[in-house]
Amino acid sequence: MNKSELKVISVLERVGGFASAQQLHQLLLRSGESIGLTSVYRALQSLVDDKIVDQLRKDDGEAIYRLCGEAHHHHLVCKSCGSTVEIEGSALEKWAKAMAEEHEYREVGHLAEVFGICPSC
Amino acid sequence: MNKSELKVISVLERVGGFASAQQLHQLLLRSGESIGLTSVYRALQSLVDDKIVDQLRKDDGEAIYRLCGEAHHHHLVCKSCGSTVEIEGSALEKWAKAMAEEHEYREVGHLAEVFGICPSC
DNA sequence: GCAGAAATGAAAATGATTTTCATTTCTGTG
DNA sequence: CACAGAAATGAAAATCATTTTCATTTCTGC
Ligand SMILES: [Zn+2]
Ligand SMILES: [Zn+2]
Ligand SMILES: [Zn+2]
Ligand SMILES: [Zn+2]
Repeated sequence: MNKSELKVISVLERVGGFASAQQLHQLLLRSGESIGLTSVYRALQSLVDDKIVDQLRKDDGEAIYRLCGEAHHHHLVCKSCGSTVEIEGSALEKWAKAMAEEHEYREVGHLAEVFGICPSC
Repeated sequence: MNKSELKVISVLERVGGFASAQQLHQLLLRSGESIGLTSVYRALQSLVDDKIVDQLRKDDGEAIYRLCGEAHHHHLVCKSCGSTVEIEGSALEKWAKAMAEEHEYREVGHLAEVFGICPSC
């Protein structure tokens, strides 16, 4: 666990959810840390390998990361203003688990997001 | 539906599963078609917009495409080999609808994908 | 202190995808 | 057919996240 990895973990803790490598780098710089983008990528890759960080892909192909420890949850996102609400996901969790078991998949994870227009928009 | 889109659909039919834009372009060239890579990307994007083609991302971020017979559905994706299975989504649909109603969101849609390691990997 | 190993980051390279733009093909109208 | 405007095409350039290279700095054990 080197300096870069510690810095990346601390910013991921601060973020408390998913963020891209570029976002994390910007956040580190803004908070006064001195670190190169290369080191952010290297640290993230190493943390993913060690299963300390989860990596997945947005629809546009960019990788996003979060601490594995983060409480897992889902969002209701407004397509118009971008505001988000955290939503209750037990039914979804059950569904994802059932689907994975039915097809005998291991090391299962999932991604789910609900989009719409919020009442105030 | 222009020439490029027809060519791309025909090669997707031939492939019968997922393939990347670059692979599809190569296949088209090898089978004697004359088409530019740009047109393959354009056709795929348009077919995805029209929901004629499914797009998803490999772990390395590359987009892969396939003909999408059915209307709306979800996938179980292998993180290792990229193979996918279509899964039954009624529980998920119900959940998404309930969450949206609870928060009074309109024009609701959702994204959901389950990923893991398939039995043969 | 000192040699070798590990870490760092700037700059260059990579590779998929998108954009630009000049050219070609299509389509409708007279 | 002719001919103008619209749509389609694709080569080349641009974009952009990510990876690689490589020279420099920092760390570690002796
Ligand atoms: Zn809103
Ligand atoms: Zn979940
Ligand atoms: Zn597999
Ligand atoms: Zn659904």
